[in-house]
Amino acid sequence: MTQISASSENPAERRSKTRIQKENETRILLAALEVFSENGFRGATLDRIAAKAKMSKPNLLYYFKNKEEIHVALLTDLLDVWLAPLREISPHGEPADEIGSYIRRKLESSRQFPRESRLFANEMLAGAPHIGDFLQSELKQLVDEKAAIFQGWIDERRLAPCDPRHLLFAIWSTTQHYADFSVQVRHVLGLQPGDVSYYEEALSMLETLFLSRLVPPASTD
Amino acid sequence: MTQISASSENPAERRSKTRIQKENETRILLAALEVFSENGFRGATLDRIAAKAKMSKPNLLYYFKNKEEIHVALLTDLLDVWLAPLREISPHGEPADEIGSYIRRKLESSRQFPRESRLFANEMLAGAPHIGDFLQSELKQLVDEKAAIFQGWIDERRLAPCDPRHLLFAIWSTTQHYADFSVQVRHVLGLQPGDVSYYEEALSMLETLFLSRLVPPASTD
DNA sequence: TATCATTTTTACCGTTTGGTCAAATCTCTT
DNA sequence: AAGAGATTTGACCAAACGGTAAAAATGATA
Repeated sequence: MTQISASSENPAERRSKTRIQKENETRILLAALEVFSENGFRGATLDRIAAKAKMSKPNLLYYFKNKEEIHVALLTDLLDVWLAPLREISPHGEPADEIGSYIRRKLESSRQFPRESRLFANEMLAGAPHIGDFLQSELKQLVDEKAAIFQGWIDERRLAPCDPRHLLFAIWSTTQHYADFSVQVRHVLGLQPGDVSYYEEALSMLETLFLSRLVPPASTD
Repeated sequence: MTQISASSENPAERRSKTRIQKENETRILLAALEVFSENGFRGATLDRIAAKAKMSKPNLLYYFKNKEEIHVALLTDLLDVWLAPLREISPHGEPADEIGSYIRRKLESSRQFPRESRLFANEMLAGAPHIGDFLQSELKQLVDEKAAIFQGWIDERRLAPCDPRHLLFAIWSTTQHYADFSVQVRHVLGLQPGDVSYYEEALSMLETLFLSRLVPPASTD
């Protein structure tokens, strides 16, 4: 009898996932995140991912049909995380509050998901071969939408005249920097490898930079 | 008779370089810069570098003894370029002038040497395996020195209280972003692949952000 | 133009890489 | 405890990888 249910060679295509399947996919994605985020797509190898996941390479390929599929799975998860803080910006709040809490969300995201941030950075450096479409469509659309909010505030004199999209670039770069360049940050600050205590100073700096005034008006002494 | 001069298997070790040698080393380094900056050290291959340099792989290895040596040559050149703008910060100028011109130098460096910037970014993402020592010693020392200048200005109330090293991080990240994430910038702005016209807007944004005031004081309407 | 050093190429080597296959083992259900 | 399906493994493959050796071709110089 041909069965209606569960009859695929690819476990990912089956109706419902088994316990083992869920566990192993999680393990693989975690290991892959580590490897891809350090070395990029081309620099990563299935052997290293398999080793890090404590699994044989053929077993790994039992769950994901090839290297690319693992990468795509990671990027897909990532994009939600990446966009979430931006979506929350509301036109109804005060500019300072909205920008302030966006910075806090972004910085928190950088602290919580540094490997995801580096995965994204690697993809950018490689020329965004896998998420170019996302950048052009979904991201651009959302940016345009939020930039319009900023522009409204500018028109109302509640925000300094500036290109809102470049303001977003500035927030992205400064916050992601603490994940992507964490090695440099730690070396310059003289911190130990695992130490991420600089995030509090970082928030303080970014609040001064974006919400207050860095250089006081010239005095006339 | 054993000759005193020019008697090494490695062309790089010879007294003076021939015309062909100079040309080919330049071609190799240019090709390697392109490949390393896109894919990182592990993701780059000698075959691709050789192909891009229009040279056979063994011929390439006649000029550089292995993959690592090419990478080191590139990084060494890069570090000078990277530090140059920072060195110029002077304690004798006005904070706004010094920070302003530092931003302009950094942004100009980003525009002129985007591949070098990406090479550096790739090295950071990989955990700085080749330039960790540089970060801990030379860079840290220079940062400490320049941070002291900023701290002096803060003490004199000519700069808002903030961690000077994090101020440098903010300048680095915002300026390098335009090179490292140029794909994203172009996609979000809806520009063509080669278009780098956004650098003027970028400068304007960064000057507003660092030298002026982004969010005006709350009005009491 | 003969000579010698420099440059380039051809042919190769061992290893790593992404991926396949079939057999073996394990797990769950009845 | 047996059977079916799910999982894991070992053996393997072709291509890509970093790199070598030696011969051939080219360039500079006397």
